[in-house]
Amino acid sequence: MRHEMHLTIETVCFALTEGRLQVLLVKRTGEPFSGAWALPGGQIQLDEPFDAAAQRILSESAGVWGVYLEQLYTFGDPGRDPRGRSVSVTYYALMPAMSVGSGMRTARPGPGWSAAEWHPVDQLPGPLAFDHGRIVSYARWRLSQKISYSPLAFHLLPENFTMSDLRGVYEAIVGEEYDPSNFTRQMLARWDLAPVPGTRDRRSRRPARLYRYIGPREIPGSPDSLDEIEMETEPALDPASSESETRD
Amino acid sequence: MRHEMHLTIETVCFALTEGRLQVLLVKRTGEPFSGAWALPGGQIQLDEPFDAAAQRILSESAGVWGVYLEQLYTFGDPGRDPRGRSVSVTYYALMPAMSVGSGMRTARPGPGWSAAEWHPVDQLPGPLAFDHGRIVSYARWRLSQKISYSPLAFHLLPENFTMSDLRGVYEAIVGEEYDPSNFTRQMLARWDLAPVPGTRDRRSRRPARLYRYIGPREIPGSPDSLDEIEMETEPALDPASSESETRD
DNA sequence: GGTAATAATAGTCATTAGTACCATGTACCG
DNA sequence: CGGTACATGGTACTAATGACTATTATTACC
Repeated sequence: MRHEMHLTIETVCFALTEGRLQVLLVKRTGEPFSGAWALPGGQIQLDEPFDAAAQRILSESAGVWGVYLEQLYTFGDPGRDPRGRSVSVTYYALMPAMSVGSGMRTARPGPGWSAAEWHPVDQLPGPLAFDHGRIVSYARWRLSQKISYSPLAFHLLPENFTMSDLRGVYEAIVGEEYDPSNFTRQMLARWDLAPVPGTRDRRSRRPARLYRYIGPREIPGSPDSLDEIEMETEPALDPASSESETRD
Repeated sequence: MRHEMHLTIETVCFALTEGRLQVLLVKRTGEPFSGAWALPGGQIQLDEPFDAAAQRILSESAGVWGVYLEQLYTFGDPGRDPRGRSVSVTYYALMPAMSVGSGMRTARPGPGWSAAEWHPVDQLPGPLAFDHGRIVSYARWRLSQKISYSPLAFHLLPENFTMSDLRGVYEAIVGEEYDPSNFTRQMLARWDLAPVPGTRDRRSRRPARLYRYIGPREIPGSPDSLDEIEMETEPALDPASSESETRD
């Protein structure tokens, strides 16, 4: 079986531009789905952890690196790749808004792809290759769920940000509008936010205060950051008696 | 590379007995970790969906079937198996309390295992094989998180149950005690619960009312139950192409 | 400069949700 | 038959939320 099964990594990379959630896509050059947009993806190397592979693939195929990564789901339905059984461990990635258009993290296609571009997630350029549309849908849904109990939003913002910035992230992801005053109150209550002295001139009217998130960067308990939670185990007594004994 | 990578499925199967959360373990007979307890697991067949594989493996290795399944995480760190690169797509399973000890779903070891038993999750019989201890920890943590926003608890109960039963599930999983009165009020507000006429004689004092959960069995949006969420796409213009072979 | 426009921030208040706790009902057990 | 245990009902207090108004600091424009 293992000879015929392909294992790949695909990453849904998100960033916020102009108040809209964007996803990073690359254009395929080979069959099948030649010419279609797809998620940056590729094969895992033999001695490479998943996260490292995802980072590498993202940088090789789209010129983007240094993102925050979290495993999303593993898709393995027979038939999702017309060539044969294919298993994709998928990740989603978040990167700060400013990094997108500004120089070093501009998307550009790597070898094997003819283009790499950011696209608004609610306005994709046609159906994606394979089941990648479904993967994007699910990533987006997960994002919208998880942002309420995990400090994901701060990975989409630069180190210092205003409450408007933060509100923009929530509004883009959740798709609802929030009252600025109530929103600020809730954020200050929920997260560890430290005020930063200066103000960033957003050429708006009244200058907005700057904040910095100083809490944990991810929710404790995730397997990426699992510190082998304390677990009481009995000393392994009796490795001998090995009969089928049903407990309870 | 694909020749050297193993892909397996492991399942953390939970059930509640005597108010404690139990996990289903099997005892290994082969190296490595011969004689150690491990999660029921095995290889995926070439044309088999993950869920089907998990159900099959659970029934083959531990004699248990018909459980509720949800994908947990995919573990693929190099070094997690001393024999070489191994990737495990893990699931967690939930089954009603009554099924455990009662006949048809008694745990019993399949070929290749010397034992199959339920063990209290906070009192495991020594360190588990491979990184399975870590997997159990994570499954348990996920369960404790997800029970608050997903109707997981009802998969651990028979069709009809009392509020005490339900409260027992929450207390075993979350590890806190709840005020019976407040708990009932919250459950009735959060979930779709229909009262069932009779009462089950739990030989307690005052007979408790029976309820049945009539809402959706899993949270909508999960990829297992994804109905290809609506997504506006522009028509795919420019299907120009070239060569090269990139997989996904 | 004066003033309108705009968005940030502050504050108010009614409603809702959450928590602690007491009261009563209905069994079982001496 | 009274005591105990647990299910259920209810009440009062507190915290969180949401809708709304007010104030403030800046820019744009005249």
